[in-house]
Amino acid sequence: MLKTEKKVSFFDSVSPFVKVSPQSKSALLSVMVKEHFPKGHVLVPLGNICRHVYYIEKGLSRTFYIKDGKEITENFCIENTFTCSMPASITNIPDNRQIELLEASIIWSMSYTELEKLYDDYHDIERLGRFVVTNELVGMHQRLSDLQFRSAEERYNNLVQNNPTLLQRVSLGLISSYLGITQETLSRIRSKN
Amino acid sequence: MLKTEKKVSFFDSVSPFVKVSPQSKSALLSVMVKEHFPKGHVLVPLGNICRHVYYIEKGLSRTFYIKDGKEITENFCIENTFTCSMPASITNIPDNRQIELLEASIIWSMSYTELEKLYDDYHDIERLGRFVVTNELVGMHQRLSDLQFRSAEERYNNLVQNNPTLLQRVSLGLISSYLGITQETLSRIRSKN
DNA sequence: CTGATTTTTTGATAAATGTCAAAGGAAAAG
DNA sequence: CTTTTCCTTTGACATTTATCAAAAAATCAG
Repeated sequence: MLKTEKKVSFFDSVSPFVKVSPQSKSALLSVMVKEHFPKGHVLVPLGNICRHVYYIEKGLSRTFYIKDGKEITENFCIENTFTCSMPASITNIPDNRQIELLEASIIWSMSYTELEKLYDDYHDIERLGRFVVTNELVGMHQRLSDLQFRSAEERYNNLVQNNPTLLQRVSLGLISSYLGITQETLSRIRSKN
Repeated sequence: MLKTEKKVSFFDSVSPFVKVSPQSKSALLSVMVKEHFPKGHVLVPLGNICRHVYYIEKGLSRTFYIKDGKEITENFCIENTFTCSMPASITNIPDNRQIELLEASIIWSMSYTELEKLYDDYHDIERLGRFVVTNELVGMHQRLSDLQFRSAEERYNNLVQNNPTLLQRVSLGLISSYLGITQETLSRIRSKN
């Protein structure tokens, strides 16, 4: 694959916050593998330990697990974000999280092991890693406080406000699970407005 | 203050995971200020932008905010962990999180600005930062999945299982808020057992 | 276009949790 | 020791949300 094909929008989106040197950039790109996947493709199937980090250039993924026979959607990841099973990647302990693509997607994968080598060798890549994880953490704080003491209706209205696009791309069954409510409850909330 | 007084248990607890050079260690210690505070002391009062990171050598803190006139306890932090308002620290945008001490505590504070300077100068300190944030994120994942689809009773039993000490140190009103339920509901859950 | 499949809505009812008020208990202060 | 304050429990009732079943609507495959 030609170097010139390896343009990743990611560097543009973080460049205001993290300076990544040309050498680091090309080191990163050398461990990133770009692939096209169809809708429904499972990046991390059940039973696998997630040992890669995925950058979504185009498309949409969801992370989910099964509880009491039902699929619980933990998270959606869209263009220009990373996804992986964080607990599995860093602890190397299998969890039951699966990651599947909800749309035809362009995904850059990198092995977590190789990424860790880059962390050793390039300070600015480590910074990038810290930056990504820190941002993720701030997002989780928001999410947590939503679930802790907001009603289902407030959570739904928040989503409509902050992430209207997602509603157009994802079926309501998955959205309801993400919000921590049943599909029926979501339907009733929507019909109130 | 003598260097020899600046022993921090933290380095011991992370040393299996992150190697920190003697130089980095002393650079870190040079920006850390150790203080004793009484029970009830407010590290981050309402209206302040949290611009410090606090390491708890001894004691216990809680992070809380006010919603609809009620205090919501977002988090507890115990010995050998860090606390700060992550959203405020990294975005520099005021949030309404306060941090108070629930016990007489020994706290090491460091200014976030100075920490960022150390991140620039010492790769291994940046690694340490990434490590701390990543662990925090994994904990948040657990917490989130608890709130997303577990009943109040399951959440309480989880806490008893995973963090029995906390129950002995913190009043039930704060615990219930942390679990996302009312004090009355918690009381009833407890009386069932 | 048409039948099959999936998604969404609606209804009836049950379970979980919240709210308000008050009573008991425990801990702190004098 | 006694009083005051704070913490916890209990009761009655309201509200939110889940569950189960079925109908309606939308999407997909041929």
